[in-house]
Amino acid sequence: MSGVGADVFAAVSDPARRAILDLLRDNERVVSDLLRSFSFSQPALSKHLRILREAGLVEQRKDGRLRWYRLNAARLREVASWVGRYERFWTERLDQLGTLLDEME
Amino acid sequence: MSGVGADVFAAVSDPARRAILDLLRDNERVVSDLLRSFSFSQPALSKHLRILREAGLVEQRKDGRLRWYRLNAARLREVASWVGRYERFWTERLDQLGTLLDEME
DNA sequence: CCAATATATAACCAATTGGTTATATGTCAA
DNA sequence: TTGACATATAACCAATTGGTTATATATTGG
Repeated sequence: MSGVGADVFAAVSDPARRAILDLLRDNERVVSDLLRSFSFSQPALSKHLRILREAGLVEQRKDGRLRWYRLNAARLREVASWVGRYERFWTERLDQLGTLLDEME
Repeated sequence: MSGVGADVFAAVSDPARRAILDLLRDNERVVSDLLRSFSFSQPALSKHLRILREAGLVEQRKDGRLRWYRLNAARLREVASWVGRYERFWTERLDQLGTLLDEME
């Protein structure tokens, strides 16, 4: 099952997978490089990468025996847009704080 | 002490729980009212509510035999701020640039 | 060709998840 | 006081999760 699909929210619910995405935020990386950041085994990392791939959050590029992974941030928009509908709850509260501070002067 | 702690990402990874939060976005609601929106049983809903409570995402108010649930959106800032660090990928349209460069190969 | 390297997959396991039904607890109304 | 209602918890179950070790598959260098 490649391409679009599997649940993005489930994919990012695991802290190791969020850490992987964070590592890929600025650079492509090969698996063995990513692995150095974790204490679990190489197969465990491969399983996380597969889940991220199936959620469309990362993409793979083959180069010899290396696999370069890179972020596909587009799929995170689903998360951003869901949580974005709640943003007013803290921005409003900050506005209220601002108003309160104004009134106190 | 409000049991702050339990993983917010895990709590919102379930679509039913996101739907509950969405229902609470504008109004407080009692359990039996929430229940009308779902096809699973009342105990299943109570379990979801407990998980949301333990993640600090909702709060409970007792009123006779009713339990009013209300959103505590503050805990969603953890999600918002994590995903916010990826926002530049679509606001700056770097993803389109990447796609364009790929197509030019 | 062969051994080493990089990564993925298979097979397995314990813990967790999300549902169920049955029951407990607390409150209200008659 | 009793019975219905609102909600939570208990006990149970199958499916999924996240890890493990062992193995498979490609690729490269000597």
